[in-house]
Amino acid sequence: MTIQQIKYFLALAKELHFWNTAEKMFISQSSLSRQIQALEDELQIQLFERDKRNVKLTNAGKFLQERWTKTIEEFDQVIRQAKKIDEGKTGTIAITYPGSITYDFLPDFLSVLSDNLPDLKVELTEPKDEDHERLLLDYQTDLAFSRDKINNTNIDSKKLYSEPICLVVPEHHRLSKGELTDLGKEKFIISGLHRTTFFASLLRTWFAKNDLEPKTIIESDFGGMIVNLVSKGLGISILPLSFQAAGIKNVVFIELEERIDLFMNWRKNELNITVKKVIELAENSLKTSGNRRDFM
Amino acid sequence: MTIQQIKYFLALAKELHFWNTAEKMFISQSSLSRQIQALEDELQIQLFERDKRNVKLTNAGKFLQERWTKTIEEFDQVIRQAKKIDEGKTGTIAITYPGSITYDFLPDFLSVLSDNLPDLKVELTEPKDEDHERLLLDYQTDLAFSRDKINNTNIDSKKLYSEPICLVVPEHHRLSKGELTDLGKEKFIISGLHRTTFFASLLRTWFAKNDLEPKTIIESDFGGMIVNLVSKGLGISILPLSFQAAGIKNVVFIELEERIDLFMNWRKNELNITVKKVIELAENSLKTSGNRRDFM
DNA sequence: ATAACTAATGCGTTTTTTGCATTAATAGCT
DNA sequence: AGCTATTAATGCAAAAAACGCATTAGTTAT
Repeated sequence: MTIQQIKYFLALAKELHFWNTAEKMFISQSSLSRQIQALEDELQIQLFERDKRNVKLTNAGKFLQERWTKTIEEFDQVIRQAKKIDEGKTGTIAITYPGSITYDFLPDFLSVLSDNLPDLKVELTEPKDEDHERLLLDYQTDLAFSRDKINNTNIDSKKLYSEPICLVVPEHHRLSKGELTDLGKEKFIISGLHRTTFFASLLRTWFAKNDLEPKTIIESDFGGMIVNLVSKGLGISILPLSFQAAGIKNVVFIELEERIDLFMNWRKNELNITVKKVIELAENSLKTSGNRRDFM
Repeated sequence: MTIQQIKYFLALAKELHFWNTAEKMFISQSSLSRQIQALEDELQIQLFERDKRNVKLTNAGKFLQERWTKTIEEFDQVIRQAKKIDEGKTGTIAITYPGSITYDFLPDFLSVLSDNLPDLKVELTEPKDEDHERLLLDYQTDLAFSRDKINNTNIDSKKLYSEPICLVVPEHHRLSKGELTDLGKEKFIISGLHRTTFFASLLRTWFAKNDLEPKTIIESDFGGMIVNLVSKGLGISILPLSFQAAGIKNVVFIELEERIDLFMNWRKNELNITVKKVIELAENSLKTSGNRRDFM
């Protein structure tokens, strides 16, 4: 019995159609037929009721579908976890981060890592829809920078700093002097408000508080791109102050009242030696009073 | 990756010696070497540190040993469970029972089953060391007759009857008239007192209560054999009354004060149709007031 | 009646697995 | 130091398993 056979079984149990399933699993229908038959023969359990045209799960099949779906998920996770432990030998760490720290905090942080752990290999990922909690617990990342705090008994969080949210406008724009009037007329270039990121929810809150229905002409998930488009005069945006560090000309960052935090999160029961080293280093280096300026 | 590879890994992780492990797994050492290597290659994780003479687990290996040991146990159990569900179609039930009901209750019970479910296939097992709770929860049996009640939230129990414990002596023995004196001099033929069965613990209690250190000359786990040896005059014994139904001549059963119960136990969340039928039938047929004589 | 769909199977080819034999190192004994 | 036994890895040939195209046999829809 192979794990692959079990995965074929689960795919067929869902699809209940040999040709479609085979296609999705990148094998031929006849191979799938034989693998399922081999599984049934080995187990001595009939998993599917088949006729010339239809496939149905038996009770035993349904039971195994339910149980094995979970088993395979856990199995894959355990392997990822073991890989993390193994990778600890060779000095590898996976880091996820929100795009907004790309130009300011993150380069500084990676610099500190490089100085102290010269052989460290870093895998950087900017998840599109942030679910740092799941990524950490699923062993898909080791260190997650996030804009909001993760509340989970198995995850440690530390607040690194807080920065203002800014209105970003072209240099000679009527709003560049700081008088925030008639925002309703403006064209916005912002991240999608339907997104599940913390920043998107903060945006929604801000627009609601200011009684604005934003006229979004361009939606982008890349803050650097947004700042660039604003500098070209295509519209205005709202972004964390740290995007100022991108060094794009012809834009003005006007601080708003609202602030946004940055947290560092990691698993409590970390077994990967390298990850533990990085976290320890990060905790010792980031002796911050809560403001970004204190970052060493 | 195959389940067998994982089992090889777990065996080697325990043994830490390729030749010994290969022997135990009934394959050649070179095959084992290759399977482990294949597993490491597929996972991209180093599981063992090997030199020319020694094998040691890596940290990742230790982690996987711990997690997979449990995973494989559960895996095997789930398959057994699924098999039970599948067997429900063909009418199969596994029953475990203590040897003492062999001659009396069990034949009657099987007779009722046969009358009402003529196509039923029954797998009977008399476990040497009774752990009915584990056997039930591990899906290794469906219906467990036991001398004591199982207390488990996932197991239903029903008391069937109660019968006296008897002193079993040869027909013309000095004790056959019923005067129980000088038992300390007698040679006993009994089940091993070290055993984990309920009956063994009852025996130990009885001997302690009567301040006897039994001189056991023959130890047997088969009640019928014990009764036979007693009838031949080799010694005396203590057994439940139901052994009288074995119909062995030249023995006398002298009732003692102590009684012993019989319980029927089954899983609450039973999915096997046949097992559910049998249990329902048993519950309806065994309308007993607690004494054996009321068994229909 | 015809065409399309569907799961199972024949068959030849390719890939993988297996165990004997061997290699290269190491440990223990004399 | 030399020799023997032990041990994990690998060469190699044979056996077994897997693969996909082609086909079969039934079913459904037009």
